[in-house]
Amino acid sequence: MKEILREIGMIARALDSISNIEFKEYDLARGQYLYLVRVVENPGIIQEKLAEMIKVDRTTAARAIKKLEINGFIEKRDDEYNQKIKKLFPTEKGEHVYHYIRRENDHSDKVALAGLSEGEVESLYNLLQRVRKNIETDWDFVKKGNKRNY
Amino acid sequence: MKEILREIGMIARALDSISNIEFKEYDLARGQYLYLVRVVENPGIIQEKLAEMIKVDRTTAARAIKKLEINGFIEKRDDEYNQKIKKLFPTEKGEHVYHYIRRENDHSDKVALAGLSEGEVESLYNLLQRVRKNIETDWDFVKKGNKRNY
DNA sequence: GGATTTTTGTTGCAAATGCAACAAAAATCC
DNA sequence: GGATTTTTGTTGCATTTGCAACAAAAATCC
Repeated sequence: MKEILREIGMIARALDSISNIEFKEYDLARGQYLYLVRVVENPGIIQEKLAEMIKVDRTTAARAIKKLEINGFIEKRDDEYNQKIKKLFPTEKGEHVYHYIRRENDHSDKVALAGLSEGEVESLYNLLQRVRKNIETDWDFVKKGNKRNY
Repeated sequence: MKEILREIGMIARALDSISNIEFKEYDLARGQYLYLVRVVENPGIIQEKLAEMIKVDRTTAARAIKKLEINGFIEKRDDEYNQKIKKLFPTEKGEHVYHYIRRENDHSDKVALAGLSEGEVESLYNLLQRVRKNIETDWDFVKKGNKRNY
């Protein structure tokens, strides 16, 4: 029994913790950088999809996004055809901060992957994507109120 | 720029989310399974080390542990020589629930690693350990109030 | 061996998180 | 085309989370 999932948890918490501390400088509350980067990279995305993408509860996403809007990092726009959805776009301020987030993330990337060859990085990315796809099926299933059998 | 760290974040949040939902059945609050498994596997550990191991804030660990104690999953014992520390041990109830947690974790492991060969699993574990060691240095550094330069 | 620093633990806040429950628009069914 | 289900969004509430600030024991320094 390899403790692969435990390693993933440790890495994720450590990185998230570092980012949250470092982004206070830009007045981003805990977790908000996750949403902002995705809105910048996927302009027009709706919050429901954002929550799925990040793997976070819908209501948590809703509130994080509301706060990002209040603080002027993103804006919500009505869709022309669909009255129900609200499309999300970064403001100039959001775009600006995005670059600092990327810079930080790139640095963490370098630190995290230090000592790995290009081939190893490639291989790690490939493996992780497969793991992620595997697990997101269960996440959807469980989040919708279903019960896994094991 | 491979989005390796993003994949790790998604996987970790998805898994954590699933576990938290599934462990409500055993009256474990959000996050508590993390502490309990480590106390069972490292009896006598102190909360400071536990926080480092899990990569979580010291005060968060303190409260999670307090709650685990109140709910009878673990107990704190004074050390014979060191008056400052409190060693943590599982109760019978804690040991009991531990097996259910392991069962769930093993299942998630299987799901997550489906389609990966033994060699790939081995390789993934090896790579992740290296990444984790790389990043925990920075985590310690930043958590102690230091500022990274990049 | 006394002063200083580090380790370990705690509590007070403020905030994020997520479940339950609701509402309304859109999509699907027959 | 009307009924039913799914999608998308929101709010109330209880809980976890983490930073700041403190306290006391232990370890280190000179």
